[in-house]
Amino acid sequence: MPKQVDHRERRESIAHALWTIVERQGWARATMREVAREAGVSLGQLQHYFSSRAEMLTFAIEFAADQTAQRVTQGVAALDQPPHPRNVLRVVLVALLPLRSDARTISRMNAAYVLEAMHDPTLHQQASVGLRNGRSMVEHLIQQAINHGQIPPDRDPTIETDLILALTGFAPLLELGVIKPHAALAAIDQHLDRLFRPVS
Amino acid sequence: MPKQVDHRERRESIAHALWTIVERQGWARATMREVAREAGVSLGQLQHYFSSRAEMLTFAIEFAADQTAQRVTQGVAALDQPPHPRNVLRVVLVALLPLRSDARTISRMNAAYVLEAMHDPTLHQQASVGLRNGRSMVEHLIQQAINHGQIPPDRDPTIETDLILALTGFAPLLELGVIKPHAALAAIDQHLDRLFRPVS
DNA sequence: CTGGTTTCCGGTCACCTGTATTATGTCATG
DNA sequence: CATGACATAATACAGGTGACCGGAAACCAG
Repeated sequence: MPKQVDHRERRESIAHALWTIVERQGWARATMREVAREAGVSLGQLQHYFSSRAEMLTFAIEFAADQTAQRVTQGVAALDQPPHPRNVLRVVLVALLPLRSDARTISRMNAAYVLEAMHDPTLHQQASVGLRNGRSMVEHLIQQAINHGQIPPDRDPTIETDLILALTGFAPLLELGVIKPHAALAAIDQHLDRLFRPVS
Repeated sequence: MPKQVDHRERRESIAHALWTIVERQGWARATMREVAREAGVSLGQLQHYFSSRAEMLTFAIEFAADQTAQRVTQGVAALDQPPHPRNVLRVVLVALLPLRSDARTISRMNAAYVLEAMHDPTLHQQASVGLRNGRSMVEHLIQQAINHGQIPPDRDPTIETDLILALTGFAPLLELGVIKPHAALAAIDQHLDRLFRPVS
């Protein structure tokens, strides 16, 4: 064996550099050379770890999804146990929206990814599956809350799930400074309060 | 004067071609040559009407915004007079979401535009102003509905405005087929019903 | 007809892209 | 030591990009 190098770690390091580029300059500027420069490696070295640009992007996306999931897990773990579903949903939304710098990076990655996926059949299916999984988790959470009497039973779980997911629409508004983080949080809390406290 | 050519009309025709490219192949593929081919003109001719790519994109965006505003106006005109604010908001949301093919084209334009605006200071301000204007119109509408007793007075107009705007978050979900148009419409109607019919 | 203006076209330029190729360095093992 | 797998680097290549330019063609006022 040659010089001992942790392949996975290297790829994650490069993915971080990619995220930085995407956040600061946009998806289009995330070229091989630019990422290599940001990561402090040569172009040849980059190609050694990612044999194509598509592979690099795919890895960076999946890695970002992993990080997001991990952040959600940590956030839920910090709640009272067992956590109230209302607060779980809040953690999920906060992790998805660009409210903090780390979340903003990944939010921009996702935005660019979704846009790209609209025109690339492979990415389309990939993104579609990922979002469907996320949606079904939220729906399951809501259905359970209904069964537990935390959400009034006359609420349609499908519609309520979709309304929760729609709150990710705050992302572009936050990015462009149209609304401020506290306003987004206030709206989210208001919506969740109404969902979990029926009689207003 | 030379050959009589309606400058404005030509530019709009080219903008239409640009929309087609963006919808079918994405923002990145909207190159000068590709747009020229789609519009059925030579590259030289394209550059005669748009001296730079940025100028072409800016024009196409503004034109798209105009078209959207026009579509909203038409939709409102088709309502009972005077129109109920609930239905006005519904028209606005339907015009913004990719529910029909023409709206889908412009929705994708907007998505790409917002993404680009995050990293381009000029576009950033431009998009920010546009969105703020749209937001203030919605807020004004809601404030008026509160004053008219159509929305209960204990609702915070700021929060309710933001929640309405968040519904544009359905766009990516629709584009990727995660939810179907009828589900998005059901969720929108549900939300508006709850907003305008306080006691559920 | 005669300028003069506008419209249009083709070609060219420098640049950047992803990818492939080649060469050299590095190191554990047989 | 020699071998061979892996790591790193440098370069080359073919394709596509936006911008630019010179001139041809169309058109109309004088």
